[in-house]
Amino acid sequence: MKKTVITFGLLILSLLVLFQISKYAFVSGDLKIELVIAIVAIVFFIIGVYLNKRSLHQERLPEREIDLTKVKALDLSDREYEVLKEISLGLSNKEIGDKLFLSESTIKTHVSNILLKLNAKRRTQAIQIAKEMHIL
Amino acid sequence: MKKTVITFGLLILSLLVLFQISKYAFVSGDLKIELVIAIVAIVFFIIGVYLNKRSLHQERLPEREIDLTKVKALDLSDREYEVLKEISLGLSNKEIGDKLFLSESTIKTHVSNILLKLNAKRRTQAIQIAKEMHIL
DNA sequence: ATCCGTCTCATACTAAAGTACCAAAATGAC
DNA sequence: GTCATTTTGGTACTTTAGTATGAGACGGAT
Repeated sequence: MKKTVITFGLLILSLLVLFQISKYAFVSGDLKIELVIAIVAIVFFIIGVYLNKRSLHQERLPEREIDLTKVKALDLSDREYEVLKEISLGLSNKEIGDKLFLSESTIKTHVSNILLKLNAKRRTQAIQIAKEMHIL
Repeated sequence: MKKTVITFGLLILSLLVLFQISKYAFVSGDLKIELVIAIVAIVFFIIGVYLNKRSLHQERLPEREIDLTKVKALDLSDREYEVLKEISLGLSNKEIGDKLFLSESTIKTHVSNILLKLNAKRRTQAIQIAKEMHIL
């Protein structure tokens, strides 16, 4: 909300400044009126694009872009997060072990810890929870 | 590509039109120069917002909605698809059975058929495959 | 040096998941 | 009505998944 007020304030301010410049240019005759209008047009075009991108970017953030901050907040270790990603790819414990050059026992330990930390009962639920938190 | 050319053509055209209007207004003295600049600013601001929204909208399209056509193509029956959705929510066979008022045996049968039709070895893999096909 | 956290692995166990095979009831098409 | 498909459910069995517990190795912090 504060940012919106600030940006719109700056927008109005720049508009007034352009008014003054144009008036001065008109009186002094240094600048041609076409040039002033062209500059105004370009500047406001860019402002429009920029503001729009900002607002749309905020809308899009919820979808996509993994939030690694939350991984730390959940106390998930590097290995655990790595295993979590493999789980979401649909691999079995055995397959994950082979892929990461670890024993199945190790993967089971990691999986158990993941389920505890994500508060999930099953690996499928862990996937769902992780995706909801934008960790995957 | 064609649309881009057309929109930029119209953009340049409107710029020229505004030049003419401003020049005419300047000569005739009907319009104040501030007003002309303000109109130019507003118009190009709107154009900027509009063009940006259009281009960003196209980027977002690829993440589309569920494709029910492919559900049929995979030979998934209504019940099977329903069970598949519950699996992706992380529910166990027992829980799915309770939710849909069916026995666990029935769910197991459905799950086995789903795995066959999706060519998956595990339910986690089925989730991954289904999401890749935009079925979930 | 000691403590802490992570990573590793093992054994033993329980609980789900998944397969195979069968079969009855319901549904809709012909 | 007959036929094919779907839906439902069961038994018996194998395979994964997940829990509990313990323990050695290793690196970083105090």
